[in-house]
Amino acid sequence: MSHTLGVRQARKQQTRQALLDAALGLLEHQNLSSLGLREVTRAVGVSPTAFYRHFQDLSDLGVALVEESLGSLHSAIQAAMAEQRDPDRLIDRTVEIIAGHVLDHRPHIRFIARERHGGVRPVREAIATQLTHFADEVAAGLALQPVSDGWTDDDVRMLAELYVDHMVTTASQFLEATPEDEERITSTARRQLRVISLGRRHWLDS
Amino acid sequence: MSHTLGVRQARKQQTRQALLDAALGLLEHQNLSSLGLREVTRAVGVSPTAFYRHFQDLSDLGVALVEESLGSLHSAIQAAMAEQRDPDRLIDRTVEIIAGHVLDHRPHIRFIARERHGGVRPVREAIATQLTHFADEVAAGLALQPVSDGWTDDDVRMLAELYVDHMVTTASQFLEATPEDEERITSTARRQLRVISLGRRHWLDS
DNA sequence: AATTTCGGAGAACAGATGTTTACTGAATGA
DNA sequence: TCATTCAGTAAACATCTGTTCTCCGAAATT
Repeated sequence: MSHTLGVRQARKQQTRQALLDAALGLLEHQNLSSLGLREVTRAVGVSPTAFYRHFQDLSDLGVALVEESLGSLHSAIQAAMAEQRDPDRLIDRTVEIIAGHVLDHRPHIRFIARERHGGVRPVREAIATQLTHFADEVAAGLALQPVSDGWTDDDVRMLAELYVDHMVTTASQFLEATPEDEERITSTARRQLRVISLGRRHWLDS
Repeated sequence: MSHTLGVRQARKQQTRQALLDAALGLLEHQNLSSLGLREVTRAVGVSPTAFYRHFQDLSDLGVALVEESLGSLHSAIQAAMAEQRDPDRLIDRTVEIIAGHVLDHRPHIRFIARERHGGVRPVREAIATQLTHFADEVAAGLALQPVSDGWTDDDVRMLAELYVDHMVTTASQFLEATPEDEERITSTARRQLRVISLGRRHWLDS
């Protein structure tokens, strides 16, 4: 069955996670490129040298945070696309999922938005990779719907990217919104998705 | 006519501009929140204390960079929207303008993309303000077109935001693209705009 | 010609940074 | 039980940071 980790390995993963958590917290008001190694270890209550037992770098830690941040949303969206066939209800469902995910994992999403174009290349690249996979999956989901009959693969891909970019943009807007803004953002995002959906339906009219 | 500045004021604005230029250069591989004051003055060849004659803060300098970065694009887009009536040609024209602007002012655009969700609040807010003005102007431009007859102000605004977000996303993609990617990005952006344009035409069908 | 204004320099401040080196002590595995 | 592995420690390293204070000299003003 599940292999019980040795006491040592368990302790190690524990402080590794503590480092990740502390870093994520500190990154709420800061960029990764200005985050200090000592700052992180101090927040955990561990010596600066202990850091090197888990990560080479702060950018190494950043890459780990990318995985942690986008893994769950990844599967959530994919599940929604599989279960919900009707394209119109799918729109509402997608916006709901994004809104919910931002509320539940606000620091993670903020980290992604902040470092997507940030100053640390390896982290930027890790995020780009994840978003590309996202687009792949959305494209696969879209291709299954009858509305996509007659579309070229390239056009499906183009549409998927439009959806993903819109997701990211919407998530970013939720981040900096006050609670009373949220309703307006939700409404706008839904109508924007409807515009795209309409354009999709008439794509082959020409 | 134009008031010739005194020698002193001229020299002052000169080193002020040198500070802005140096900072912009350093921000190519870094975030504003990790940029050092001394680092900037060193690059200009001026003493650290001189900095305070021009800016209170590095975030103060950042806000100045926002104005410098978005001012010109601002007017360029507005001119394009005024001169070009045909919505379809307008799409191509818009993509051209963005692509050209990214090529001509790459460091400025990179700065905007990097600090839009960055760790320095005043800079984030300055960028948000500028983008809101952008959306205002695009909305005004869209409202003038016959396609917008029967639209509510709110829906026009919603559409304008969709266009602006798409502009920003496209610009960001150009930033990290290799030269051979550019063609693909241009093609995708154009088709995405066409999807939106189609959805716009059928918005009132329901 | 005499006085004021003011952009910039220089030195010094306390404090912070990443990284190295050598060491400890408990969990591991023979 | 004994030897080994290895997560975490402690101290010291050279170097960098933002900011204050005092001063200088040329431009501006009178």
